[in-house]
Amino acid sequence: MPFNGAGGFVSEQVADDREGFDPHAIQEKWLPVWDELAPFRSGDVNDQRPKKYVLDMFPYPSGDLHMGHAEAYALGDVLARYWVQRGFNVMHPIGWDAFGLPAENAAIKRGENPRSWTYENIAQQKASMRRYACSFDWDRVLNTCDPEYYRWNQWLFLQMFNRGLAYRKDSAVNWCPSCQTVLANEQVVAGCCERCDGAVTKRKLNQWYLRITEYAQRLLDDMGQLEEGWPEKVLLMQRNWIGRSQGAKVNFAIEGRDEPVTVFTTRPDTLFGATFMIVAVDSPLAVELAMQGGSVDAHANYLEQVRAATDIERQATDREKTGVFLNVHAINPVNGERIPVWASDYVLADYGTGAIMAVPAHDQRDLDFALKFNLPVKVVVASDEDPATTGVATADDGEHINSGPLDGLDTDAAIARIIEVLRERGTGDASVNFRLRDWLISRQRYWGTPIPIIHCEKCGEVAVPESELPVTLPELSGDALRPKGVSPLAAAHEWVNTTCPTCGGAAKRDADTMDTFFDSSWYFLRYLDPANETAAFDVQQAKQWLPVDQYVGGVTHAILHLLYSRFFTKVLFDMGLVDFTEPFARLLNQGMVLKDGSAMSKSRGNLVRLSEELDAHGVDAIRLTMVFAGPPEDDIDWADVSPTGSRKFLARAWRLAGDVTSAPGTDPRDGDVALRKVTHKIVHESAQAVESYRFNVLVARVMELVNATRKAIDTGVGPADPAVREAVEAVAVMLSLVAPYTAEEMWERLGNAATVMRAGWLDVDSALLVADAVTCIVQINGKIRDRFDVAPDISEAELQSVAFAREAVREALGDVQPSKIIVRAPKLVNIVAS
RNA sequence: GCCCCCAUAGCCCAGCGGUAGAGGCAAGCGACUUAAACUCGCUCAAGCGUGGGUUCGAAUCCCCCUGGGGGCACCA
Repeated sequence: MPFNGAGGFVSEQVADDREGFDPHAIQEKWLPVWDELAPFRSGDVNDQRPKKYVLDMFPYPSGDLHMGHAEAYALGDVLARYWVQRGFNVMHPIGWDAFGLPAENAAIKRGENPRSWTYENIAQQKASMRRYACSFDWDRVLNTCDPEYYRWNQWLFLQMFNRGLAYRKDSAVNWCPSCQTVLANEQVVAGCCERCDGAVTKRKLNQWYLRITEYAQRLLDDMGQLEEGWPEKVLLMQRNWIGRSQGAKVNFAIEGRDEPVTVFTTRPDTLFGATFMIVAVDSPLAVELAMQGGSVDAHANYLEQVRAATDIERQATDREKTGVFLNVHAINPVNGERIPVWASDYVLADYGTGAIMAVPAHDQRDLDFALKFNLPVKVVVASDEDPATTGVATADDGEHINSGPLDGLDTDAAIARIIEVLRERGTGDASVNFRLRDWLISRQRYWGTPIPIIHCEKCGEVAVPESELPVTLPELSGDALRPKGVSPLAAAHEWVNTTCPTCGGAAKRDADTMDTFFDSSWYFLRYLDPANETAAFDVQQAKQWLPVDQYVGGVTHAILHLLYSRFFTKVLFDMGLVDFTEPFARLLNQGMVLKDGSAMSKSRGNLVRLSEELDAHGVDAIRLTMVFAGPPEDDIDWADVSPTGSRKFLARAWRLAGDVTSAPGTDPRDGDVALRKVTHKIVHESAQAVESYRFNVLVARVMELVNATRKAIDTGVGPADPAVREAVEAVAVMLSLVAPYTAEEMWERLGNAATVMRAGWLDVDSALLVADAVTCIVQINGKIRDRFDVAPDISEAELQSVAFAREAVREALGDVQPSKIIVRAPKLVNIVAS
C-alpha cells in the first residue's frame, strides 16, 4: 500500500497534466505579461474615473510572508480588483513597516547593521507578493526605514513640537527588561510586554510624549463618522480605551496645609458619604502629605513594598487592599467633617488627580479598604442591606439620605444639585476625565527614527532646523546595538555630540528613537507621492484620494495603530494639510489563520508554511481557499478547508472555457434566455456579496454559475450557444477577483486579449433579473397546504382568488370560515381559520 | 467581576420575519476505465444550542439559561 498522502499527491499531478490545467505553468506564463501591462497602476490626477483608495495594512518584514498575510492580502485583493472591474481608478499601494526590534536583534546576532536583514526580507516578501498576484501599484512602494521616509516623521514631530503637542516629562514609565526599552501604555497587556510577554516594570525616565489626550473628546465624537463603516467591536474597544467619565472635581481643605487637595469622582452625589481620602502612594502629593503628617517612614516603607510587587501582582483583582495612614486630615467641603487621609496603591497617580474621596458604602473598592482598616461606613443612598455588614457596596440609583440638601433626591438630581452647591461655594465643579494617557514615543533602541531634538545646556530643547533634516542614523552594527538600558545612539559619540543650532555651543542630540507606531500613523498619506522631496505628501493629491475608502487589516490593531492614525489625521487637519478628520472610511478586520483550533507557531508544531502550500496547490487554489473558507472576519482553521477542492473547482471552471465554441464578440442577446437569466442574476448577487464583504458567498455564486454552465454545455443548449460564452466570460471576470491566473488563462482560451483584470464587470440587464414564475405557497394556520407557480407580478387580489380556487386549499379548509387572510404576492397566502 | 459577539446537516458555512439550503468538504451509488485515479452524474442528511415571549407566521425580533470566542479589568 502506498503512503496515503504521497499517493494522493502524485495521482493528482498526473490527472492535471492529462487534463491540461497546470497552475504552475500558467503562473509562469502570466506573471511577465502582467508586469508588462501593469494593470493596477493607479491613474493620475486627471483620470476621469471615480477614485477608490483600497489599503492593506503594510507588513513588518520579519522573514517571508505567512498564512496570515496570504489571507489578508487575498481579501484586500478581492476588493481592489472588484472596484477596478467596476470602472474605478483604484489606488492599492503597499510598503513596509520596516523599523523595529526584530531587525535589531537579528543584526546583533549577525554582527551587521539592521538594514541588510530588513531589506533582504523586504525583497523576499515583495517577490512572494508578486507571485501571489497581489494587485498592488508597484510604483508607490515605501519603506519606513528609508531616510526619505523617516525624514518626514521628523518633520511631523517638529510640527507637533512647535504646537506644544510633543513634550518631554519625567515619569514612571513602563519598562520592558527583556526588550530594554520603554513601552507605551497601549503596548502593555495585562502587565506584560505586548511583544515579548515578559513582565513589565516601572522606571522613572524623562521621555517624549505626544499630547493625544488633548484630542480625546474629538477622537470620541468623530467616531460618529465611522459607525457605518467600521466594525462595532472596534469602535467599542476604542471608546473603552478612551474611557470618558463624567463627574466632578471636589476640593478638600487639608488641616495644616494652605493648598486644598482636589479629587475626581463620578459620584459627587455621594459626597456626604465620604469617610476618608486616599492619595496614590507613588504620587508626589503622597510624599508631601507624609512629610506634613510626620509619616515619612511609614509611607516610604509602604511605597517600597508596593514597588517590589510586579504589575501582574498588582493587577490581581482579588488582591487584598493595602495602605498606610498619613496622619493628615481633610475637611469635607459640604459638611465640614474631618476625615483621615491614607495612601494606597489602588489609587493611580496618573489618573484624575491621583487622589479620591472614599465612599465605602457605595464603592466596592473603598468598602474593601474600609473593612480592612476599620474605617467608618456611612450610607447616603437608601438600600435594604447595610454594606458595612454585607460587605457589598451598593451602587444603585436611589433616594439620598444623610445628605443635607440632597435628601430625597435620586442620583441624577442629586448630582445636578451637588454640583450647583459646589459651584456656589467655589469648592468644586463638574468635570470630565479620560482614561486615555498621553502617548509615550521615546524608545531606547537603534532601529527607528531619531528624534530631531538637540539638548543644549544653555538653550534647552532645540529643534533641529528643517533644512537639516533628515537626522540620519549613524552606522552601527553588531555588538554596538546590544541593549544597555540607554539608547545605542548615546554611545555613538561622533553622532550624538553636535552644536546647538541656536547658540552654536556644544550640545547633544536626543539619543532615543521614535516608537514605530509613529511611522505607521501617516503612511497612508505618503503613498500618494512616495518620492516627494519637498513635502511629506502632496496636499492636492490628498484632497483627491483621501480618506481611504477601504482599509483591510487585523483586529490586533483595533486600538493602537487605528487610534494613533486617527489622532495624526486630526492634527494634520488642524494644520490645514488635510480636509478630512477621519482617515479610514470603511474598515474590514480579517480573522486569523489557525491550525487545529489554535494560532500557528513553531513551538506548537502546527505551522503551515505558505510557500509549501503554494507549491502543492498553486497560488489561485490557496487564494480561493482563503476567500471561500468563511466570512472574512472569522478565523480560518486550516484543518477545515480543502485546497485540493479549490483546485478541482478551478480546473472545472478552466475546462469550461475550453468547451466554448462560439467566437469572441458573439452577441449574447441571441443566446438561451434561461441561462442568461442565471448568469445575470448571479453576477448581480455577486456584486452585492462583494460590497457587503461576503466573499465566501461570491465564490459560492460563481460555483453555481459554473455548475449551470456545465449543464448547459453537456445536456442543454450546447457549447455554441452565445449565452454559454456570456456565462463563461462572466465566470472569468468574477474569478479574476480571487483566482487571477486561472481567470486570465480562461480569458485567453475564450479568444480574448489580456487582461481579464480590466475586462469590466458584466452589465446586468435588469430585464433578465425578473423570474418567469414564482412558486407561491399557501399556509393554513401556519402549515403549508399547497404550492403552485404564479406570475411574479400577480396582484394580491388575484393571488388570493387563485389560492381559494385550488383544490388542495378547499379540501384543507373544509367548511371552516377564514378569520384572517394574509397575502404577500407573489410568494405567500396565509389563511387563518379557527 | 463588567461589556461585546457567536451557536443552522458528520464538518466548513448560506439564509437574517414568510417553502430551512446557495456553495464546498466528507460519505454513498452510478457512468467512463482492463483496473484505479481523474472527470461527469445522482444520492444522503439538519428542523436551526435550551426554555419562554412578540407575530397570522420566528433560524431570523425580544428575554432567560447553557456552551464557545473576544475585549476591559482596582480608571474613582
